[in-house]
Amino acid sequence: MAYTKRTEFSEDEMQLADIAKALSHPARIAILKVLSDGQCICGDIVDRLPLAQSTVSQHLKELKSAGLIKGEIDGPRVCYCLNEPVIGKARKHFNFLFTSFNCC
Amino acid sequence: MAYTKRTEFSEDEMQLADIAKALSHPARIAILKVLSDGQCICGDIVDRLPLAQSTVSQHLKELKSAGLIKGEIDGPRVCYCLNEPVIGKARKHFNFLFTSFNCC
DNA sequence: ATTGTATATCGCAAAAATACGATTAAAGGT
DNA sequence: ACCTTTAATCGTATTTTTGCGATATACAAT
Repeated sequence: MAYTKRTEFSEDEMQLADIAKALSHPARIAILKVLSDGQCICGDIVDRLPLAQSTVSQHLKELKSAGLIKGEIDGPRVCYCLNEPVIGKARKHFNFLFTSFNCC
Repeated sequence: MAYTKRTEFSEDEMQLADIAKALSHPARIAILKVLSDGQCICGDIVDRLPLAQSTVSQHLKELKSAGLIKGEIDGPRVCYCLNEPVIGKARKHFNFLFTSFNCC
């Protein structure tokens, strides 16, 4: 049986939900904040979060697959940074949604 | 063992994550959109979504506990509407987060 | 009082998310 | 060649979310 009916909704609704999902864990918000101070390597992020390296790596993967961040290999390290165009698009998307709401 | 380390993050990060979580399912986005056309009763929302009544009720509960909507009992029905102040606060919160991001 | 309508809650099953330790892979330095 | 460092992936445990049918509740109408 289908246990995710996500696909039964509009493209737009799913896109917004996907961005929201990427932001739905405080660790991922925290990661974005760290990166907003400037690009840095994975290890620095791990040091700043109260989570194990493997867990942080997983959160980074989710942010990356949502397109909110980019990772660039730099020798043995990986340098992460915000993906501005997508961030900007997300901002507009949310803003549009919220401002389209009129109350009762 | 602790399987939710949410509490180890800042108040601000958790608040934002909670709003995002409320928006992280297309059904809940769809519900908000329905309500943005004006207040309506639970049954109307159920009719507009591809989900069972009990499932919609659960999504409504989550939106309500996030403060994004209000439900008012009206005889045998419940009339739902957007909770404008909280929506506005959410909008500002997200906008602030996104605009605070500077890219690498 | 009985019936019907509307919605919430309960109980359950399946799926997805969270978290971590251990392992692997990839690169640099010695 | 060997070791160290860095980060991703794997395997696994636990928790949370999603979804539905069935039931309960609350109110209205007859």
